[in-house]
Amino acid sequence: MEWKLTDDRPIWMQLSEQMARRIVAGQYPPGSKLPPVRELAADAGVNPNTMQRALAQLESDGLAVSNRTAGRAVTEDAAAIESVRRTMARRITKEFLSAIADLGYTREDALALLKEEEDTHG
Amino acid sequence: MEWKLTDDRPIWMQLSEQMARRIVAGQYPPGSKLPPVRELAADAGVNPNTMQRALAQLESDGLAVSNRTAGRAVTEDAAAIESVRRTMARRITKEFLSAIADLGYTREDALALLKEEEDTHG
DNA sequence: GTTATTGTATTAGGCACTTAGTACAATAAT
DNA sequence: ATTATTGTACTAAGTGCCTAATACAATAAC
Repeated sequence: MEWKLTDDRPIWMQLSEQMARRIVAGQYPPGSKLPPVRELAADAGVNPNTMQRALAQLESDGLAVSNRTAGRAVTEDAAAIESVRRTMARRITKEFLSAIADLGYTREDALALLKEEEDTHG
Repeated sequence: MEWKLTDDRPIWMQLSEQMARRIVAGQYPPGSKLPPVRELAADAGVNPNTMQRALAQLESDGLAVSNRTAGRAVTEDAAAIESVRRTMARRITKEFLSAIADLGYTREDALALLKEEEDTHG
């Protein structure tokens, strides 16, 4: 998954969320070392300060730990990662159902929309 | 639907989206008159300038028209409204599927999440 | 032991968003 | 005809985000 950044939300928040997705999706396994701040920043095309803030948030969420000069690593607590993954999935699902309902669609409509989208894009 | 505002995105953008949802959901029927800017602003608890910007966006989207001193009204083009509704629904659905996939879930998982959420919250 | 790397902190500046306050022209309401 | 309403425009100030540039301490790498 490449970096997807929009200008309608703070970049550091988007970076933090996308790093979180990479971690819970297994791209960065539990205990594995994360790339240096400067490298991640260059890869995402943002200022190191911005990536620094994103990673700080990642630590607040319990997904990463900082070892100062030894770099940053994903937490070794696999259960915590899985917990975050489920929480994120539930939140996304809830928001989807809420958004669809706000448009005046029923749950049958929601399922139909899902099927249509899956049929369209493989 | 009450106003749901967060501080991680421009308020005028959220206001515009929520007004759009109300229109496509039928809360403000085609051709009906919209409340004055100042009233909407007071109801949402924001500055009139901010609501003004949101409504200007709504006009750019073709969902509302301004009649100067006669106030603002929803477009009478019901087909245009329905088109926006479908477009919004498709975008929301696509983003849901993409977000779920980013977390490493399959489509069967997605359906299971939906069922679980529906069972939980009515 | 020396050097390079890493996380972190600091300062400064530009920019967009939001609020507050004010004002104006056109027209609906009386 | 007078008044109130409505959309719109403008300026000023405060705030947060982002970038840029720099610096430092600790430690890994050599």
